[in-house]
Amino acid sequence: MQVVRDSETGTERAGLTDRQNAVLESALNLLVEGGEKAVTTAGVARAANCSKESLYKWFGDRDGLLSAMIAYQAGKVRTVDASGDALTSEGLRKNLSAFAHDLLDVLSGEVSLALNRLAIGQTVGKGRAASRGGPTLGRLLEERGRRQIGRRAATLLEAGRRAGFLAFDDADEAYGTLYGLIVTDTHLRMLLGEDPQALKQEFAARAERAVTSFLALYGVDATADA
Amino acid sequence: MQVVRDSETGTERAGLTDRQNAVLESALNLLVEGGEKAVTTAGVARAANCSKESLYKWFGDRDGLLSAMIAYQAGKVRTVDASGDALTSEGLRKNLSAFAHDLLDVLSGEVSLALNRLAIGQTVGKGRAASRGGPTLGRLLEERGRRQIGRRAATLLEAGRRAGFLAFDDADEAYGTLYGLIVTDTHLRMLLGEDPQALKQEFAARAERAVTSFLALYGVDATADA
DNA sequence: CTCCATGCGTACCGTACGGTACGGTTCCGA
DNA sequence: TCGGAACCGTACCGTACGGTACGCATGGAG
Repeated sequence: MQVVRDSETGTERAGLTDRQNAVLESALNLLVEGGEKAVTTAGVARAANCSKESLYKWFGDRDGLLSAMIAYQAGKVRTVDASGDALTSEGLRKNLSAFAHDLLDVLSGEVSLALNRLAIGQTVGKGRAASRGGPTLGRLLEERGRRQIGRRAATLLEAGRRAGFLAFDDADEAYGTLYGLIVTDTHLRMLLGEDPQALKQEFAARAERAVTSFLALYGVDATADA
Repeated sequence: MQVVRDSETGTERAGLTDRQNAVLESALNLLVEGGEKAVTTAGVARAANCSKESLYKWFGDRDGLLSAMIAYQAGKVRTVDASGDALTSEGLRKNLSAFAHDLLDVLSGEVSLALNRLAIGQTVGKGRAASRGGPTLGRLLEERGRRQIGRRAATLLEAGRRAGFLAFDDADEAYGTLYGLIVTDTHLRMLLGEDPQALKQEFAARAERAVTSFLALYGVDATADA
């Protein structure tokens, strides 16, 4: 209730004040250039010009802060599905290509990589140690990020099938194939430290090849249509 | 020189004594069930019944210990390339299928996942912080693990091409496609904490589909051969 | 003007970890 | 039998971090 009136400036998100979002932005900067070890409560407070006490009041915990960072960043990703013209065969190809480019772009982003590293580093194999309240960071990232972009792909594939350009039984399976063709092992390699800039050079070619391969596997011959 | 005589029992690896390898084994156990935070020098010493001083004498540093863990585990992976009969079309398919199964098996292994999480968690975005001496843990893992299994795939693909069953220009590109078709996003999801056991159930089906798709993309019609 | 909430800055505390030092024991070669 | 090297167990030190408490400034409400 305390954040209803005093910061209705329009930049709010998920019930957080602008100030708090600014703090999360600072924290993300720290994370990107220093890894998880750089995100100390004192460090975030110093970088954001706020007090540690405020941090604990707002986010309750260091884990709460990390979760808030993930949620905040995920909220910024907007999947622009301008798929109102996926009727022609060429249009479908264009849309698939755009999707491939966007996917590679998102996955190679500094912030995305840093957050994935954070969530993965936090993950434990057997028992759940911390995370008393909410779900695991990894689960959080999966829900907020992957599901989003997956839905865009699903609608695109569904439109393609409805228009008679694609043929598949299981949409998830088809999406998995598309994802694999596009991403291959680049995501892992970037997570392991390989320079994203070096890999970005071949993104365009890879995206085109992936789309071509995908259409070869799941596309119905356009000449036989209509 | 001190490890030449007193431990020639046969289990040595990479210039480490059996005792040291046993310590690394303990450390890996800790890592698997507790994540990176569980691999403390004191914890490893306690679990392995050795002294911290010995740890530092053997591995020099905590980073050295982690590197040694990666090297040790990588040395255990043996790529059994029994590809002496990849002449028939069916043999190639069998070999590809076996490769797919092995790849998914390796990637879903507890130790593999834990080490990947460790290396990824250690990775920093911008500047290299620690790692004064050797390369990054991520790089190490990539060299030792990925290269190994990649080489097996490369020879397999090359044999397939030489026998006239496969057609491709760039072997790396073809391997990338094969990898993507097999793995898709399962590796990432497991790294993020998704239960490997649940995913393993569909490994067999996925492997077969991947091989089929790969052959559809890169295989030449067997009936036109010879 | 007064009161009080919010929040900054800082100091503080407990703990846990990396790394080092020391004493005691075992084992091997001379 | 002696000497020494390796090594275990433990104690120790410095530091860094998570979390808490206190003092002070600001700014809006009554």
